[in-house]
Amino acid sequence: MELKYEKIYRDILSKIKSGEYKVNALIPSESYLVGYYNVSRDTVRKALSRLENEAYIKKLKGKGSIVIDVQKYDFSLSKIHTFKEIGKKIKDYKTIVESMNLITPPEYIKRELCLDDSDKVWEVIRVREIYGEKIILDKDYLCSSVVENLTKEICEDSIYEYLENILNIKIAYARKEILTESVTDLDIEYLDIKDYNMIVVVKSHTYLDDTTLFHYTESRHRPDKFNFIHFARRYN
Amino acid sequence: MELKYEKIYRDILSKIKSGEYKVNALIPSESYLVGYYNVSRDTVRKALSRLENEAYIKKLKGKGSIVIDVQKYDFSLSKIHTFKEIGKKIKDYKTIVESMNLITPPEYIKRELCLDDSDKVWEVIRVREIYGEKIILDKDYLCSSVVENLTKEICEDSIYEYLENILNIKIAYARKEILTESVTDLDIEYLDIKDYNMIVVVKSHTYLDDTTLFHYTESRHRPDKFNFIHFARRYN
DNA sequence: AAGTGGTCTAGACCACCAG
DNA sequence: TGGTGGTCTAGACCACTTA
Repeated sequence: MELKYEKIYRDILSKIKSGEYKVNALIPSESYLVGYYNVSRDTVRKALSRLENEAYIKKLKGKGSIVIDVQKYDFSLSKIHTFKEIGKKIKDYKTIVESMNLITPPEYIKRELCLDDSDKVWEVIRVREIYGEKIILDKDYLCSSVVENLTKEICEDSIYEYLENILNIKIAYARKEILTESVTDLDIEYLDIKDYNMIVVVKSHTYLDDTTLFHYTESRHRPDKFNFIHFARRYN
Repeated sequence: MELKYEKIYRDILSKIKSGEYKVNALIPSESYLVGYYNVSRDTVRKALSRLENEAYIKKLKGKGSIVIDVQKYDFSLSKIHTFKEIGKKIKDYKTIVESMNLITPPEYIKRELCLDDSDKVWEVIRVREIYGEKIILDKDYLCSSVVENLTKEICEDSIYEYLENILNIKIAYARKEILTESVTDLDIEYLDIKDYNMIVVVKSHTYLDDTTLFHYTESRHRPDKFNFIHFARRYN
C-alpha cells in the first residue's frame, strides 16, 4: 500500500515540474488540498513539508506556499548522487573498471571503516571518462560482510543501483569531505591530468539504516572539471 | 511564548551534548517523553524529527531512537556557517577588512544578483588570517535595498550576526557552489598564497524568507587549507 | 505479546496577511 | 474580517523489533 502523503508529494511535484503550478506563484492552500485529495490536513502538511525540505516550495505564513525556481538547483548534490545519475545529464561519459578485488584492507582503510583484522573488503578502482577525457578516479572500499558478491558488470553500471535495487540495502546517511591533495602517481597513471599538480578529493563515508558504516570512497577529480553544488535550508 | 517542540528539541540536544544520552544508545521512547514533558505525542515527534534532520539521532522503527556520534560531524557546513562560528573552534584567527564601499556593481555581479541598472550594492573585501597566515579572501556583495547601512566594525565582527540579530533579517536558503580557479593577481596581493597556482572558490547565493536573492559571496581558499564537510540524509 | 516508531484522522486555537 | 499556514491535542491502527 502506497503512503498517502508520498502520493500527494509526488503529485504536487509532477505539477510543479510540468508547469501546472508555476514558479513564483502560489499552489492551492492546505485546506483546498485536504478536499482535493480527501485526506486530513496533517497528511497534506507532511507532503508539503517534504517539498519545502527539498526546496521545491517555500511556505509563507498567512499567504500560502510559493513555488521556487527549481531549475537552478537541479544538479544539486545535497542528496546522495551516484555517478550514473550525474552521467544522465552528460551525453558522452564512460566508466572504466581498472580493478576489482576482495582484499584484506590496508591499515588506513581498516581505520576509516572501523574493521577487525579478519574483515575483508571489496576494493574497486574506476575511472570516469567524460567527453573522451579521463577526469575522475574513484577508489571504493565496501565491507564484504554487507556486500558479499560483486561483478565487473555491476561496477561498470552502478554499484548503488545494485545495492538498493537488487540487494535491497537501505542507505541512511552519507558524510562527504571535500579537500585538495597533491597529485599522486596513481592519478598520473590513470587520469588525463595535464599539468595540474593538485587534485580535488571527495571522501565519502556511507552508513546503513542501522547506522553501521559499510562503504568508504575516495573520488579524485581533476580540478578544472570539479563542481559541487550545495543547497542549504535554514532552520528557525 | 516559546514553542514547546523547540524547548524539547533543545533539552534533548543538551542531554546528547552533555553525554546524559550516550552515543549509540537509545534515548527514551516517544511515549515516555510524552509523559516526561507532559505534551502530546505529535509535539515530541516534531522535536525528534528535527533532531533526526540535523543528524543527531536516527529513528529506528520498532526499536527507538539512537544517538549518532555527532562529534565527527560538528564541523559540518550542511548548515549555513559564518566564519565567526568556524573561528570559535580555532584559537588564533583574525578578520582584516581590506575595503568596504557602496558601489554600482560590475556587470557580472549585477547578473548574479539579478539587479537593475540603478541598484547599488555593498562590496566588502575581507581577508581571514589563521595562525598568522592569510588563508581566505572573501568578496561579499550585499543589496543596499536590504542592507542600508554597514560599518567596518560590523564587517570585522560578523555581517550575518548583524543581519540576523540587529536588522532582524530572516535568511531562508543558501546555495553554495564549490569549484577551483587559477590564482588571480588579487589572490597573490592579499593572501599568503605560497607557490600554489590553484585556488578553491566557494560561491554563495543567499536568499531571504520571501525568496528574494540579496547576497552573493566569493570565498577564495588556499587549497591546502580548504576543507568542506557535508552530511546528507537519504529520503525514502 | 508488549513496546516501539510510522501513518492518519478530526478538531482546536493562534499569528500573520490581505482586502 | 476571512483565509492562510503554524502549533498542539487525543486518539486510532499499523508494521516492526525483541523477547
